[in-house]
Amino acid sequence: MGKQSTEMLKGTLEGIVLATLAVQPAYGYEITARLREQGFTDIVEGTVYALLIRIEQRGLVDVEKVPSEKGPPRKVYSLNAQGSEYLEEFWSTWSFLADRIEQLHQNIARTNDQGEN
Amino acid sequence: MGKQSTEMLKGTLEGIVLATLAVQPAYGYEITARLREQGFTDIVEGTVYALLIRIEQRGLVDVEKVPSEKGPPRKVYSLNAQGSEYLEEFWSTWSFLADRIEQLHQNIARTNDQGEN
DNA sequence: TACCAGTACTCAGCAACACCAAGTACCAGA
DNA sequence: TCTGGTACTTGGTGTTGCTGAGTACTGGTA
Repeated sequence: MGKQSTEMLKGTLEGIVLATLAVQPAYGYEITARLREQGFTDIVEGTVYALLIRIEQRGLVDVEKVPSEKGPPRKVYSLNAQGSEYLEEFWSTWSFLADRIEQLHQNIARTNDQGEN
Repeated sequence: MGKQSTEMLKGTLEGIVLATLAVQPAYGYEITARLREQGFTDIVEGTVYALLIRIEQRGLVDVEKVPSEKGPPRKVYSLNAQGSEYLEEFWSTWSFLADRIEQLHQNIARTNDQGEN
């Protein structure tokens, strides 16, 4: 999707991953794969792993090492209480932003309508 | 709104400003003031000016110096054809992202409902 | 006159984040 | 043995918004 999505993901990717973990615990490789399935085709593994380490260090998730039949052990992340709280903040920040932008979008549509008549 | 909104603004603030200019040409100080009125109370002047210089260098806006009765001359920015095109891309990128996140939000709501019953 | 507040823009340095690229390690099947 | 899939790590880069200070011009006030 070009460079715009890269910048737009900053700050939101974190929320997306936390939201994913809220639905169900998961490990890095799995999360990356799911994101790609959901349309974030350009997401790089390194990005996701770095993000997971960050949210772990902030105490938003609990980690458990689980052996895998095929490869190194998996680090399974699950959202904890603090993470849920943080996710709630994310939703409200996101909603605020989305509302403003939606409003702007409608303002423009209205401006264009006036221009056309 | 804390640090979350700072990161979330990355990439979107540009679109917000371009969208503002699409409605009506404006100068930096004015844009900053409008953003604050719209709820982005923490927006700093320096951020907006830097952004304006960036989009000017990318050729997304035209600039015109207009004398002011009270203070230094104003640099009035207006969206040009290239900027409109770029703004269209912004809308589509944004819509994609907003859709995914909205979907995630609903997934969580559904998960919680199941948990409660 | 001197000073301050409001207007309007500039600039150097910083922190956070996503990307890039390469690497490690483990297993199964050809 | 070697390839491909799984799974995680790490060092470096570029973009972006924030911080904080500075410049400059005007009008009002003591």
